[in-house]
Amino acid sequence: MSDLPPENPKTTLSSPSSMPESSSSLHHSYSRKQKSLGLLCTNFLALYNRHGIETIGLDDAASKLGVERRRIYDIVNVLESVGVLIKRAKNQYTWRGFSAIPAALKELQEEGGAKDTFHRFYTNENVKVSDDEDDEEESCSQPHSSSQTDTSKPGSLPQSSDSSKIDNRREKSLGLLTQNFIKLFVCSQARIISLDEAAKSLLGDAHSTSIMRTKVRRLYDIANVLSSMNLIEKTHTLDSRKPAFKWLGYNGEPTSTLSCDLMHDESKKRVFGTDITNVTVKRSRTHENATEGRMKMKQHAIADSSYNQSSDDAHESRGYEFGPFAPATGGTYPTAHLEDNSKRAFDVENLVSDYRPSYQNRDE
DNA sequence: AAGTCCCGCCACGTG
DNA sequence: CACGTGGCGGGACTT
Repeated sequence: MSDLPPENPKTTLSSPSSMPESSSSLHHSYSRKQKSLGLLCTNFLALYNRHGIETIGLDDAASKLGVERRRIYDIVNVLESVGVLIKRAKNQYTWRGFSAIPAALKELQEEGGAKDTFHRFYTNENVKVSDDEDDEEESCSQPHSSSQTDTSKPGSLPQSSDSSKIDNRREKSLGLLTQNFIKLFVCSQARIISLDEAAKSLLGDAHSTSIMRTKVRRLYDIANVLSSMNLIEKTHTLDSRKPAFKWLGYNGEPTSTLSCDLMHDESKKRVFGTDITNVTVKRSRTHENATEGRMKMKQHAIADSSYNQSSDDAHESRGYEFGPFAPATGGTYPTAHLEDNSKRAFDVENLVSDYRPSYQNRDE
């Protein structure tokens, strides 16, 4: 029994067995990496992080990037958390750019220090940005102090009765979670935090494997996006073997890559438009992918030994992979070198505008 | 086995 | 009610 088709299908809508398996060659492995949120975010940034962009339509993004809208929401929500974007109207966002990050970060830092009432209002961002400049993390009280995210107290009872806030929806939003996650770094000496710790902090004390697991899942999503922006980098705790993330902070816009960047293949980049291979093969258990040749860099072990926060912001791009933002702002699109992918990749202009590759999982 | 995290169902909120 | 949003978590994919 249990003969369920491992692969699912989005196409399942009606005929589970309509897909012609096989196809023999072609379509090798479906690589999960190729569809990661981080990569998608990188592409998203590549597509919109250039002057001239002012408004972003979700549908536009979804189709250009070849993904479902649901995914765009994920990205946009965290991007908005750091000021890169702001929602303007339904289906529409305004691009503010990376330059808006410092202010947003600072604001988060302040809030973190005296967080008592966390009501986020984007009314105006008069962050009183005096020339105070950024002097590392001066002295912020303590890392976390209370968290209100979870309403359920350490008990079995899911909700008491009074807690039922009008909408805790916002409290559990990806955006807020992102801000709180960032506060963890910005408001404490900690520069390396594992997602478990983060989840724990952000959650109050109550744990519940279930709650934790979900929270961590979300954290992964956030971390991926933040990583593609170079705000954080993945590593592992100094002592433990556990993977964790290190705060890099805002070190200039990624666009600084100028025209001659050293990005080589990197074998990443989700194929724009045309792809969405999953529809075709979906994740069939094909093991021989081995797609990834060498995306390993010599960035192994940043050492970091005992964290010296003296030069924490020093590394502003140097040994780290610098290349998520391949698409430089040269003016032309990076369509130039990248036959890495098999298909055309990234033609912003030519992009999918003509046909709609988007996810056609649902339509037949 | 542990760590990641994609995918999309379906609950909400609003028009 | 339809549609835009986006929590949420199963379980597939990676390490």
